[in-house]
Amino acid sequence: MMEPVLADKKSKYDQRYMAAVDAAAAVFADKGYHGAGTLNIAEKLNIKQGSLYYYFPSKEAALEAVCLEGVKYQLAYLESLLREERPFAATIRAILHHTLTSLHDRADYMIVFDDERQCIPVERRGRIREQSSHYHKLLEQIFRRAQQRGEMKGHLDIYISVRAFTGLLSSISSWYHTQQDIDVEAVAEQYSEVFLGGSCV
Amino acid sequence: MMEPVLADKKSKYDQRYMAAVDAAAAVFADKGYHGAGTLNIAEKLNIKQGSLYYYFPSKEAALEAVCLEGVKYQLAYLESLLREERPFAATIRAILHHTLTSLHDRADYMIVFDDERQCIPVERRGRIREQSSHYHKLLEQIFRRAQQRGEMKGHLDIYISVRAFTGLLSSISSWYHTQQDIDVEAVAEQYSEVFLGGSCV
DNA sequence: AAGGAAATCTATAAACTTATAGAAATTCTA
DNA sequence: TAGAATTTCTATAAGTTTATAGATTTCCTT
Repeated sequence: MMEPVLADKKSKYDQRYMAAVDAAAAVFADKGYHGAGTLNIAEKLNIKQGSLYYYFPSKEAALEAVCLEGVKYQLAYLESLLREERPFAATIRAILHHTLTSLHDRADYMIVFDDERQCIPVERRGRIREQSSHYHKLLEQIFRRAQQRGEMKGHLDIYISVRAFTGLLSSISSWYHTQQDIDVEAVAEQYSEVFLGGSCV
Repeated sequence: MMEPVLADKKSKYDQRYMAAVDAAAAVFADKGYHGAGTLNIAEKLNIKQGSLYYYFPSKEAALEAVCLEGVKYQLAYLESLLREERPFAATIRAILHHTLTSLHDRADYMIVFDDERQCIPVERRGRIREQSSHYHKLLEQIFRRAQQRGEMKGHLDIYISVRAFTGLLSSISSWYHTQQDIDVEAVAEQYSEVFLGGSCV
């Protein structure tokens, strides 16, 4: 079999595999890992339940695939942002904006990563834990640098601040899908303002 | 049968029922609604699986009971706080402090309410939705009053601000059980400072 | 201590779910 | 278009879980 040299490199299998990951993401996001059945995923793909096992060796493997795929994109963005060395406020705004955009474009992956990754048994959580602690470490770097440059209050604990910030991020996701007609720019701006400048007069 | 007049008013049944709700809370918090079985709850109570149905007509009813019990306490506190009419900053600090304390003292209920209430099918979510939208409304009242008094930036959208604040609250819960040796006072103070005064210099 | 009420137990049906094996259909390539 | 590789299907085993019915035990009152 000859690969088309200049066409996109994804094989038919890879494309279909990604469709399977997408379907799993949608179903897990909708019903939760335990609430979802392999039947639901298969139906979304228009194949029979048993056929799904051509793509995943187990339901768990499907969840892991969704989580890994989901975090990859966020991690890549954060890394690019860190390299840019923009001012702290601009960086915070950019992350908020990117998160909101992702919640729109990649809602299923975000939800599954946030809510279902702990369904993977501890002994197989290695790769995902690796990735999410990496995400956390990148945020810590950003905050630490901001403190060194005097852009962020020096006495705030880095770890707690990062947690507070990721709390803001995840709060967006929790109401995003109930409130469809969201103005991404306005919300990102308001969240930025609260986090950067506080709510008090 | 004579009720003891001055003793505590809980009947034997009520006490045991609350023990069942506690057990359900612990198991649901640990494994999630779908991941948990009625067997697990029964084991925690030291009874057989079938006996559990003496207290709950269904697994779903157990979840609903846990959620309702969980939110009741938070709602009562918020209402008392609203009546006190303390300054905005003090109110925010008090809520954060109370939430952190609850996460310690009533961790299971908090976790189940946060993470599992959506497992109740839509047609039976009425009572819980009622309670949590009440919680939200109380926060909105607090914020609106702060704006009217000039204690909070007037141009911030109330709804978005409340969301941002509850985001902070829930971020606390997400790392609380991984980080046992938490200093409640210090964390509450830092979160308050970020929310009230921002992170920028 | 007897009798009734409360609480728990035993046993099981009914349904659902994951995962597997081998057959069948489809698609690709030469 | 024939044969090979890929993809999907059928059928089912094996295990799990919820919920019920009726028996049994424990507890309380008199």
